[in-house]
Amino acid sequence: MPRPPEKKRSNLRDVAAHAGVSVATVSRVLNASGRVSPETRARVQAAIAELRFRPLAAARAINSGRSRMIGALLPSLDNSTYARVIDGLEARLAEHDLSLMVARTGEDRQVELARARQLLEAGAEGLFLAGRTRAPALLELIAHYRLPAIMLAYWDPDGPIPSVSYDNVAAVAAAADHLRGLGHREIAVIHGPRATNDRTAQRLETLAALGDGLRYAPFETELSFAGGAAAARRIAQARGPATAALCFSDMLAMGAMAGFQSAGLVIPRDMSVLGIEDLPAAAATHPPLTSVRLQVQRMGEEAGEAMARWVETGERPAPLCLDCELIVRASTAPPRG
Amino acid sequence: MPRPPEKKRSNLRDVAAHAGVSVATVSRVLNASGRVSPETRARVQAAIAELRFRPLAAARAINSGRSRMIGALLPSLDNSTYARVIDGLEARLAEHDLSLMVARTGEDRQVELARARQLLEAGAEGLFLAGRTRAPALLELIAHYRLPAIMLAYWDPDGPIPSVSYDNVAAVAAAADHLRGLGHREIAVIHGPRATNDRTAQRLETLAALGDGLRYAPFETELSFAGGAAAARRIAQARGPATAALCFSDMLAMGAMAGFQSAGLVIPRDMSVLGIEDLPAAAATHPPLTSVRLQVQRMGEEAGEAMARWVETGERPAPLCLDCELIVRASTAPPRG
DNA sequence: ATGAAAGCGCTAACAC
DNA sequence: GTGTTAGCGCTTTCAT
Repeated sequence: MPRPPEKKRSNLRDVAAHAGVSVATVSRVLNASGRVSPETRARVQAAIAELRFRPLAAARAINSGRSRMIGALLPSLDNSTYARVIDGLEARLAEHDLSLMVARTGEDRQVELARARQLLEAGAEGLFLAGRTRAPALLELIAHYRLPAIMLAYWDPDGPIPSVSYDNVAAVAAAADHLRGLGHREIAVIHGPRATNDRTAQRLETLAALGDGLRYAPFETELSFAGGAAAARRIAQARGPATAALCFSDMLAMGAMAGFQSAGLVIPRDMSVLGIEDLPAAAATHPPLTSVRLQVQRMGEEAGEAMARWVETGERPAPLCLDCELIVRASTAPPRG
Repeated sequence: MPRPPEKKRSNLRDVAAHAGVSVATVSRVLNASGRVSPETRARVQAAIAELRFRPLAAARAINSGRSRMIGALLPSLDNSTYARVIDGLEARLAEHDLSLMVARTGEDRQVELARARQLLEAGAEGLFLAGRTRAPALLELIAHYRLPAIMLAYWDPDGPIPSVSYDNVAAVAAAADHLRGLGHREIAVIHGPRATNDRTAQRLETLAALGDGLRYAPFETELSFAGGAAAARRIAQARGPATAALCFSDMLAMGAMAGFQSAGLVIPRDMSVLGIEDLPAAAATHPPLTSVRLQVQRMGEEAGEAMARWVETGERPAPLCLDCELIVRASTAPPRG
C-alpha cells in the first residue's frame, strides 16, 4: 500500500533561500538572538509562514545541548494522587516551555531503572522520582551525569536527591493525634502494599513509633477505592475492637466508607473513618470525610518550578517540605460507649 | 555560585577511540545493524560500559528522522478517566520503545493548538487528541505534515482523523434503555460542562433524539465527584419528578450518590443512580453502582498500539470502535409507587 | 568485517 | 546587519 509522498519538511536552508538571506539570519529571527533589521525579519517570517517551517527539535537540541524535556517516573498513572501530581508538574513545566514525558514504574525499582534509561535516551534533561527507594544503578547514573532529579512524595532533606514533598510523618501523626483526641484507642489502619512502597512503610513505622498508647491493627489491601472497601468489609466481619479506621489515602477512605456502610455500619457512629490527602471529593462524601490535607497538586507545581529553575540556571533547588493540615469533617467522632 | 564541572558525556568518537575501532563500527553494534565480529563487538561493548556511553537521542533523531516520541493532548490529567487513558497509552507505547509526552488543554481549542505546536516542536511524531472539536489551524497542521493523529473518546469513523474510541451514543442509549425498562419516566441527567465538551454535547443530543418517551432534565455541573454531589443536592432540594439520575461519568455518579444520601434519600429506593464508565470502584460503592462499561484503559492501549504501528510502518490505522456493556448492580431499581 | 567520509538541520563563532 | 563556516553526535553509504 504505497502512501502518497508527504511534502518534504522544509528546513533552515529552504527558508533562507526563499527569503534571500543566510541561514544564520533565519536562525537569528528564530531565536530572537542578535540584531536583525525589521525588513529582513519580516521577509524571513513571511518565508517561515509560507513554507510552514518548524524547526526540528532534535537539531536544536544537538547544538544547544538542551532538549527541553523532563521525565517523570511514577508508580502508576491510573491513580488519583499521581494524576494530580502530573497535572501540577505539567502546568508549571509548560510555563517554562518544557515538556513532560511520563513513565510508569509499578513501584518496581528495576522497571524504574529501565524506564529512566529510556527517558534519558529519549533526551530527558531531568527526572522526577517518587519515593526514596531506587535501584543503586539509577542513583549512580544520576550522580555520574549530575542529572537534575527531584524526589516526590517522600520528605528526606538529607538524601542525595532533593525532595519536594509533603510530610508523611507529620500527616500520619496528625491523623493519629486526632483519633486519640476523640478517645479512640483501637485503630484499624487501611493501607496499600507495604513491601514495595516506601511511603507506606514510613507511615506504618511512624505509627509504630508514636508510643501514644493506641493500638494499630494494619489491614493491607490494594491501593484503590475497591481495596479500601474490601478492607472495610474484612474489618467489619472480624468484629474486632477497632472503633476507627485510619486510611492512608482518601481513595482508600472513600472505599472504606462504602465498605463499612455495605456492612451495615453507620459512620461515624459505629466507625470513624479518616483519610489522608484531602481530595476535592472529600468534602462531598457521605458523610464528609475527615482527612489530612496533603498539598499534592502544589507539590507537583513546586517540583515543576524547581526543576525548571534547575535546568535553566544549573542551581540545585533547596529541598521543600509542604505542610499538612487536618481537615475535620463528619466522618470522625468519639467512639460509642 | 560556580558548580563543579560535570563529567563530559562521552560520545561515539570516544567509544571508538577507546575500543580501537571506527565510529561506524560502534554505530553498528549499537544498532545491531551490519555484521560485526564477536570479538570486536565485545571490545566495543566493554568500551561503552566503561565510558558509560549513552547515545544522544537528538543526534539519532536528526539522522533517522525519528524522535520516538508521541504527544497526548488531554483536557485534564487530574481526572480519573484520562488518567486511565494515559495509563493505557503509556503501557503500549513503552512496549514499542516510544515515549509519551502529555499536555493539558483544559478543553480549550486554542490552548490545544498552542500545546500541540509545542509538542511538535519538541519533536512529537504523532498526536493523541480528545474529542472531535479542533482549532482549524491544528487540523490543517496535521493534514499538511501528514501527521499521525488519533482521536480518542469520540467515535467518528468519517472524520479526517481516525478514531479509536468507545461509543458514547451506544453508551447513553444503553443507559436510557435500562432506566426505561425499569419503568422510569422522569430522568435527571447529571453532566459536565456542555459548551466546551463535545462528548458531553453528543451524549445530550443523543438523549434528546431518542424519542423514547422519557423526559430528561439536564443538570450541568463540574465534572467531578464534588460536582456530582452538588447536582444531586440541587435535584433533591428541587423535589422534582425525577426518579432516576443518569450520570455521564462514574465520578459524577459516585458524587451524586453521596449527594442524594446526604439529602436523606435511599438509593435505589428513592432514587436510582446510573453511571457511565464502570470504574473499578463502581463495584465497591454503597450500593454498588449500575454503570455502562466503557473500555477506557483498553482505548488507551489500542490507541497506543495503533499509533506505534502508524509511526513504524506509515500505515494509517483503521478506526476502532469499542463496544460498551451495561453492568447492572444495585443502584438502580424500579421507581417507587 | 571494518573504516573513511558525507551529511542530517541547526547554532554560534567570527568575519565583513 | 548579515553572511560564512565549523561543528554538534550520530547514521549510512561506499570503499576496502
